Amino acid sequence: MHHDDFQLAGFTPYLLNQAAEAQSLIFSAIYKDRYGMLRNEWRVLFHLGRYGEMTAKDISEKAMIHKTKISRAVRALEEKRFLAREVSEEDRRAERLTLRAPGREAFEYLVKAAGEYEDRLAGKLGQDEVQMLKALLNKLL
Amino acid sequence: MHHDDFQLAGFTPYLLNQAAEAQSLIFSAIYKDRYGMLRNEWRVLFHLGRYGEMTAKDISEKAMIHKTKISRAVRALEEKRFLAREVSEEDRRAERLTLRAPGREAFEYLVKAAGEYEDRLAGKLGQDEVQMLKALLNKLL
DNA sequence: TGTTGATAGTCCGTTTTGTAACTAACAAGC
DNA sequence: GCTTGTTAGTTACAAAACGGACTATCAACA
Repeated sequence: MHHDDFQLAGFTPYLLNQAAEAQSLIFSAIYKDRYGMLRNEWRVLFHLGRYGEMTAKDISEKAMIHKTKISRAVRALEEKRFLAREVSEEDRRAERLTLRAPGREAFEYLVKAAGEYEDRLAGKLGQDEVQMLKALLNKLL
Repeated sequence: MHHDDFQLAGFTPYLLNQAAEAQSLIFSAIYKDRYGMLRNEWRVLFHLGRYGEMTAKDISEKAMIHKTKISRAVRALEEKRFLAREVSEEDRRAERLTLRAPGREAFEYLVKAAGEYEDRLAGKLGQDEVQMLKALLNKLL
């Protein structure tokens, strides 16, 4: 391929990035506007809501997010009264994190919103194409 | 969908983001390691290489990047001696940007690398699936 | 030619990220 | 119980992203 033919708009990393940014914007507006949350806060909230009590380490491993980001997200969620931390008895370095009532409410609301987002997407692309897209994205990972 | 069933790993914005980040990392390593460039610098370099002389405004519109980002990328590329700026005669607010020899070389190299990246991707996913993926991503935009 | 509104590009202050120490606690071997 | 190495989480500082305010210039028109 000569450089005269090369188009940024056909370059896969560029397309992926544009699509990811566009879609991310749609959903992030929800947790941002409604709860003032950042993406990592939503991810941490999600893990605690979905899997119950976890330590920062647990979340870091499961979500594949660096521990510093977890630390900051946990502090932000604590300041919002969304979660409680308690030093573990077995290992006093670790903290057991759990959602408090407002955090659980936010989790429920956001999971519902995420489901609605997926429904809208399926309505726009078609169920088969969404499945195809997800399969292809997984293959890239 | 009840919240017990909801998986982050199946949530489209999450998948898109993970895939975009992973693929972006592969290619950005090239312009970052070799030329110390940032993503917006690569995009500006690309536009100048592909389309010839442009103003910051032109690039901003064509690449859909905010003008402050263009401004910073242009300065960085200028400091690398990759481009030259010249105040326009017709409109002294505007600057005509052109690649200098080292910038053209970097452009050629990176376009070649981008082509090789696409080839590797087609080898991994198959040509049909790459086309399908691009079509789906475009549909999302 | 003076005024008004728009435009090209930069600057500056704030927010966010990245990452390399650092602290406190644990665990294993001696 | 002392050393040595590891681990959970925080801190501190540097790199970078973001967006609104700013400067200089232009265009239109009275």
